[in-house]
Amino acid sequence: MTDGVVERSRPRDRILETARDMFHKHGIKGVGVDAITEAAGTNKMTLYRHFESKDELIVECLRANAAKAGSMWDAFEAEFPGDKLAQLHAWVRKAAAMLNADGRGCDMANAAAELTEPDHPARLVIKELKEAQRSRLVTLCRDAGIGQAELLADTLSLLIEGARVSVQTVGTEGPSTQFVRMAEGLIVSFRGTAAG
Amino acid sequence: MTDGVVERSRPRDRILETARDMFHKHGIKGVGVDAITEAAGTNKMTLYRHFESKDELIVECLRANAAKAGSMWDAFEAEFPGDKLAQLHAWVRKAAAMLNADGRGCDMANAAAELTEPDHPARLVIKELKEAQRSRLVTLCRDAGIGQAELLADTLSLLIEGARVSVQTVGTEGPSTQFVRMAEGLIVSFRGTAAG
DNA sequence: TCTGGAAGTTACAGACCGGTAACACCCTAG
DNA sequence: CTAGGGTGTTACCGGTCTGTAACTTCCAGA
Repeated sequence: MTDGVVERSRPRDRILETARDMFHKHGIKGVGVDAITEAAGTNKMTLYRHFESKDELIVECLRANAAKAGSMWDAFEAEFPGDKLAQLHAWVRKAAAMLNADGRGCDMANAAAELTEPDHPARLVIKELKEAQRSRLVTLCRDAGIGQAELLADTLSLLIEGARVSVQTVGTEGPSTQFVRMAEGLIVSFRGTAAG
Repeated sequence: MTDGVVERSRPRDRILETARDMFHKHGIKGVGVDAITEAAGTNKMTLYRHFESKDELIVECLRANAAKAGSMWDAFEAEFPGDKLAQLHAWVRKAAAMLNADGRGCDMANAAAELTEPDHPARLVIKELKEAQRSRLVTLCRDAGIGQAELLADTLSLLIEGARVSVQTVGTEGPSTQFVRMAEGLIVSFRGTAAG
């Protein structure tokens, strides 16, 4: 069983962790609640005592993913305290490293591809979380003293987003291999144009 | 019924066209074969007389999409015969225009997000079609006299790919609004660096 | 007009889906 | 020791899914 994660912890935590893992690997519609609870070493009733529906579980998984991704920023600040430019380069390296982690792209982007109903609860939190990520990157660029911070942040956003979907379609040997080169080149180029 | 396309043509064509439209709008796993045949004004038996399985129908839809996208290149050549640089700029404009067409991203990327089984027949054709698109863009860049044609083509690929998924997650008002500016800037920048 | 193949119709098989009811169990806090 | 809440178990509901069987209808070409 490759979808283990059956350590002894509270059932809710096991369900959440297992669901995150299985949604990531197999997609949301590719995993049933029965499969999740079985892999989590519990049962369907317990799931529905902690989550009112599969949709709510999906939303909680996305939030948990975002929280984990958010802690990345704290790690950058801890590693390069105050040096925003170094943190930006750390972000580039980290993003590139994640590209080769597995063949699956961004969980939020994948969820948005699968959950097409315009009023699906997950769509709202996806938008909200993606916008938070964007504003975080904008702030980092601005604090790094880059003039057109929004434009650089948006460009980097599109690049990494594109790299992740590219990995999912053609694999790790495609255009995504050039991501670091592109990103570093952009940062240099943007630092060249008048700051502040 | 928003998913019409029930003009009088041969059932196979109607099924293919309807399936393309519905897969695009609602995702692959979000549409059953019954719904497709009903919207196509036919029935399930007829579908299975023309396609041996839903998976084969999916593959045919992806191929049809790619063929349609491929005809785009011919249109560029027709509009700007021999002027490869103008064709490249036409590609940028066309790609940007498609961003605002609807909130759904690239069908192939979405399919790759949904069909997670590593040996799913669709995964192979997605990779093959994406690689064909990439080599086409590389050729266009090279023929336009750009030095680092591969790098520019890959960068543009990641940007448009990222823009399409961005539209799907945060909508048309997000980072994707800057796509044309980014792409045009890149082309200018790459033309600056030594050509052939 | 006859005929053969394509298409339509109905019903069904077998599996899976999300979600619920009823009840037995265990373990900890009082 | 006891009470009660969290958990596990089993069975079930109604619905949907892909795919098939058997049969009828229609229509174009000889």
